[in-house]
Amino acid sequence: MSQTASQSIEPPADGVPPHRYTPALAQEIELAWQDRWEAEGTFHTPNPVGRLSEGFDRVADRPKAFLMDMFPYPSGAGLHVGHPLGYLGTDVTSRFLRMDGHNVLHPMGYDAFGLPAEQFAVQTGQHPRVTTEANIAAISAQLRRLGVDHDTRRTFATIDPGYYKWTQWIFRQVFESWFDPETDKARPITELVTELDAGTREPAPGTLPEGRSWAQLTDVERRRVVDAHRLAYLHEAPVNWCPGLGTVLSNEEVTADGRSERGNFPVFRRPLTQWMMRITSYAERLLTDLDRLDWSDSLKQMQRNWIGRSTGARVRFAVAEETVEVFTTRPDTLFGATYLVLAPEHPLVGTLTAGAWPEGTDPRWTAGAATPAEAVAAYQRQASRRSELDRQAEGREKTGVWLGVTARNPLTGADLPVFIADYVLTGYGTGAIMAVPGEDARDWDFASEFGLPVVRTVQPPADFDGGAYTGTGPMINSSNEQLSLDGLDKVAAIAKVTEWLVATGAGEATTTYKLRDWLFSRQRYWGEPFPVVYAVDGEDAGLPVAVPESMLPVLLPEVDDYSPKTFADDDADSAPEPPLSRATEWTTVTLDLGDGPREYRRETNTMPNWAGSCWYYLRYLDPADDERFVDPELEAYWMGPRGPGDVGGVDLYVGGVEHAVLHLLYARFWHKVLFDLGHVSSEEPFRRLVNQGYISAFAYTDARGFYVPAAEVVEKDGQFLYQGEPVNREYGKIGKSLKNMVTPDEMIGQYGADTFRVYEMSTGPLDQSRPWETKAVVGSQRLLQRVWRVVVDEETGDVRAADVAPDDDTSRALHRAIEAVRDGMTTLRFNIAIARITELTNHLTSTCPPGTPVPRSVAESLVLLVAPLAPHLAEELWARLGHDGSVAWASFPVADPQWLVDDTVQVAVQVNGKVRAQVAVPADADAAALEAAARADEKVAAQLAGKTVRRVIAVPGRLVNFVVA
RNA sequence: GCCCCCGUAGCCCAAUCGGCAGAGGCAGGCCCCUUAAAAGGGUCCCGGUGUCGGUUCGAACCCGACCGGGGGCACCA
Repeated sequence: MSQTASQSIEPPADGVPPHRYTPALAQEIELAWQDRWEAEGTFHTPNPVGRLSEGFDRVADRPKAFLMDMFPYPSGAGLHVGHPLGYLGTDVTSRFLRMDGHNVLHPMGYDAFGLPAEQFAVQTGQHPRVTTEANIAAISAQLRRLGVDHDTRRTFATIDPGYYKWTQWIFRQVFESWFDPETDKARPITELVTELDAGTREPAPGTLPEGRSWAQLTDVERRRVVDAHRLAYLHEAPVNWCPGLGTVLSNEEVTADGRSERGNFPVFRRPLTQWMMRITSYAERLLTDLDRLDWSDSLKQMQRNWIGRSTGARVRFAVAEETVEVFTTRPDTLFGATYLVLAPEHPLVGTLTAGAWPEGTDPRWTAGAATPAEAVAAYQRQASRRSELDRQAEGREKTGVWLGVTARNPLTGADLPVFIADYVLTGYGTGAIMAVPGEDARDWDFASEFGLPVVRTVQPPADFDGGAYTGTGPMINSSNEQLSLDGLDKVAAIAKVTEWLVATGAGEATTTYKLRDWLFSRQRYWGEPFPVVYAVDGEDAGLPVAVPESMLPVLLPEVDDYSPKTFADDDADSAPEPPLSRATEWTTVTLDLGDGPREYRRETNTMPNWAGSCWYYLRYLDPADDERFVDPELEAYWMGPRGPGDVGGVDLYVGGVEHAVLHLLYARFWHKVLFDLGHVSSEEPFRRLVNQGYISAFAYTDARGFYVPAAEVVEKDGQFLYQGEPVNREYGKIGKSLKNMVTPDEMIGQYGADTFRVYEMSTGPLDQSRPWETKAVVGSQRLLQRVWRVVVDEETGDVRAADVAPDDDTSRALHRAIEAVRDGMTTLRFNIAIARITELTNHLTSTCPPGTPVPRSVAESLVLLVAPLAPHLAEELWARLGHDGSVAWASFPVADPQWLVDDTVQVAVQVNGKVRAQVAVPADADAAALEAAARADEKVAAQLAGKTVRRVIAVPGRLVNFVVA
C-alpha cells in the first residue's frame, strides 16, 4: 500500500499553493519516512551466513559493496554543518549502489574511549560511560534525522565489553607473535620457541645475554629472550612524557613543535618501561603496499614521509676496544668524515668515555668540566630534561661534548674525535653518525662551533659561496692506495665505496626508516585494560603473561577517581601514575594459569584510543558474535580480495585527513598482522579511501577585534555591517569561538533534511573544502520544489504523470542526465550529478508547464535520480506515483545509448585556430565529410578565398581547422 | 629547508583524448504573476582561465620559470 505523508499538514500560508513542497511539508515527509524505514528494516543488510543472514537470498546474486565513514568520537559539543559532509557522501554512494544492484553494507559506530570523556568525568565526578552514552544517543538522533541509511543493527561502541573483549584478544594475538625476517611476516611465538629449541634459528641480535647460547639459558632467561622477539613487548626507552596530560604519548601524537596533539601541552623525553608494538617490522610492507591502494596521492605521500625510508650504508669505526657503527646516506663522502657524533643516549657512551682530558684539549670541547665523565653526565642530564619545544626555541644551535677519545677513519687513517650531541637522535639509524662538514649543513655548523676540520670531497661549482655543499659534482680529495673515488659522480662513488666497505668488512649497504615502534601504553582510566598480568613472587616475577582467552574480557574496574595524576605542564621530573594502580582490589588477582593458583599483579596502563579504531570495520560484520572477533566467511565475503593480487578491504572509506599517520597507519599494521596469522583474507583494511573536504565559514570582527555573531552580519554594497557598524570579514573554522556556528539541526528546521543534504553535496566534489553559506541553501530548496512540482500539481495535489511518450528532446535530456548522474555518483562529484538533475528538472519545468501532463517514464526516472540525494522526497513521490516498495530498493535508471548521440552535431570551423563558423553535420560524419561541409559554408569560403590551405585538421564530432598561409 | 596539492565570472564550482571557455547554484539587474510583499516562473549581466615563456594547426589542460593559497615533514645523517 502506498503511504503518503502530507494529509495531516497545516494548509500553507496565504497565496502559497496548497500542495507546494514547503519546509513544513518536507519535515512531515521526512519524519514519516524515517519511522517507516526503521519499522520495515529497509536498510538491514543481509550477511551471507550467520545471525544476520535473513533475506540474503534476495541479494545473493548482487556484488557486495562495503562503505564506511571514520566513526565519530561522541563529544558533547554536538555536530556542526561541517561534520555530516563525509557521512552524506557515503550515504549518497550507498543509496546509489543499492539501487544499482549491489548488496551494500553501510554501518556506523562510535569511537568512545578517550580523553575528553575522561576529563569531563574528572571535572564532574560523573562516570565517563554515562556522559559518553548520552553523547552517543544525541549524535545517533542527529544522524537519524539526516536520513542516513545505516544498518543500525550493526552499531556498537568501542567501550562495549563485547567489543573490547576482542580488542584485547587481538592484543593477545600480537603479543603471542614475532616477526620472522626470513618470511617477512608475523608468526606465532610458539613456532619461534620450537625453532630455537631445535637449533634451526638463532635469537635476534642483541636478545641473548652476553656470551651465552639459547641452550645454556634457564627457563626464565629464555622467557626474556622470547619476550624480546614479540610484536608487543615491554621496553625501557625514552618516551614522550606529557605531564600536563599525565600520560605518555606516541610519536604520532606529538606535534612538530614538541607538544601534545591533544591539549597542546609540552612533551618531554623520559626513559620509562612501556608497552611497544613492533610496527617497524612492517615498515617496508606498509610502504610498498601503498602502491596497491586507491588512496589520494597526498595521503600516500604523507604515509611515505612518515615511514621515511632511506637507503645508505652502515660503516663501522674502531674506537679503542669498541666498534661504533654509524648510518649514512652518503658513504661516498667517507673521505671527508672528520669526526663522529653519538646521540647522548647511545649505549656505548659510558664505555667509550675517557678518564681524563688529554693535555691541551680545546676548551670548547669540554663544556668547562674537569673530566670527560663529568662533561658527559652533565650533557646527558641537560639533553633529557629539555623538551622538544626548548630545543626548537634555542634555534638549533649546535651543542655537544667530546668523549676524550678518537676513532679511526678507515680510509684516511685520520683520528676522528668522538662527540655526543643532541643533534644526533637516538632511535634513528644507529644513533651515531660520521660527520662530514664539507657536505652536510648540520655537521658544518657543529664543526664551525667546535673548530673541527673540513675536507671537501665533492667539487662545488665555481660560484659556490661557502658552507656545506650538498649538491652534486665530481668527487675530489677521495683517494688513497686502496681506493679512488675522484672524478666519479655520486651514484658511482656510492656503489664503489660500498663494495669496498663490504670487501673489507667495514660496513655494508642498508636501509633505515624514520618510523619508530608504536608506544602503546597510556596512563589513563578511560581505555581498554591490557589482558596482561605479572607474577608477584618467584623467579619469573615481573615477566608479562597474557591473560588466557577464556578469561576475556578483562573488564575495566569501577574506581572512585578517574584522574591520572597530572603535573605542572613543565614538570619534566614527574613520573606517570596510572589511575588503575589505585584500584587495589583489582590490581592484585589470584589466577590459575596452568601451574596452580598464584598471585598476579595486573597491568595498570590502558591502551591508547587508537586500539579500538584499529579493527572496528571488521566488527561491523557481526558485532554480536561472541565466538570470534570476526567470522572468516563474513570477512571473505565483505573484505576479501576480488582476485589474485588484489588487497581486498573496505570498498570506500571516507574521513578526515588528520588521521593520515595515526589511525590509518596503525589500522594497516594490525590488519597485516591479522593477515599474516591467517585471521583475515584481505591484506589491507581500506581499498579506497577519500578524505572529505572541510567546511569553513566566514567570521567577522568589530573595530576592537572581537568576534560578532556571524548570523547577524549583513552585506551592503560590498561592506559587511553588524548593528550598522562595519566589521572585518575572516575565514575560518566553524565554532563557538569565532561565533559562526551553524548546526545541521538549524538547517533541517529551516529547510528539511533533504534540502540540507542536496546543498552540502552541491557545493563541490566530496574531497574539496569549501565555505558554508547559509543564504545559498535556498537554491537547493528551489530545486526540490521544482522536482516536486514536476510530479505533483501544486494546486490540486494530483500526480501529473501520465502515460504519454516523451518527445525526442526530453528523451535526450533524460538519458544525458542519467549518464552524467551515474558518473557523478561513481566519482563522488555529487555537484555534477545535482547540476544535471537541475538541468533535467528545468527542461521539464519549461516543456511541461503546470496543468499539462508529464510523461510518466520521465517523472519516475527523475525521482529515481534524486533518490540517493533527497531520499525522503523521492520516497514520497515514488509512493504517490503508485509504487509500494521503498525507492531505496528500486533500480537506478540506465541510460539508453541511442539518446546519448545527436543525429546532427554543430561543429566549429576554425581558420588558423580562430572560430569562424558553425556547421551542422551528421553525428557520424567522417573527416572528409566534415571538411567538405566546412568548405561549403559561405563564411568559411570567404575566409579561405585567395589563400593557400596548407593543412586541414578535422576531428569528427568536434571541429575543423584550416591552416592557411 | 624538503615534499605534495590547488589557482577559471563578485562567490561556490563545470569543461570527456589537448578541440567553440560555461553546466548548475548563490549574489545582482530586468520582466511575468501579485492590490502589495514574499514565494514562484522567465530572462539578462559579468571572466578569457594567477603571471611570463615554450611545445602544438589548436593549450584552462602538456613542459619550464615565477607569483599567490593550502597541506605534510623537518637537526631523520
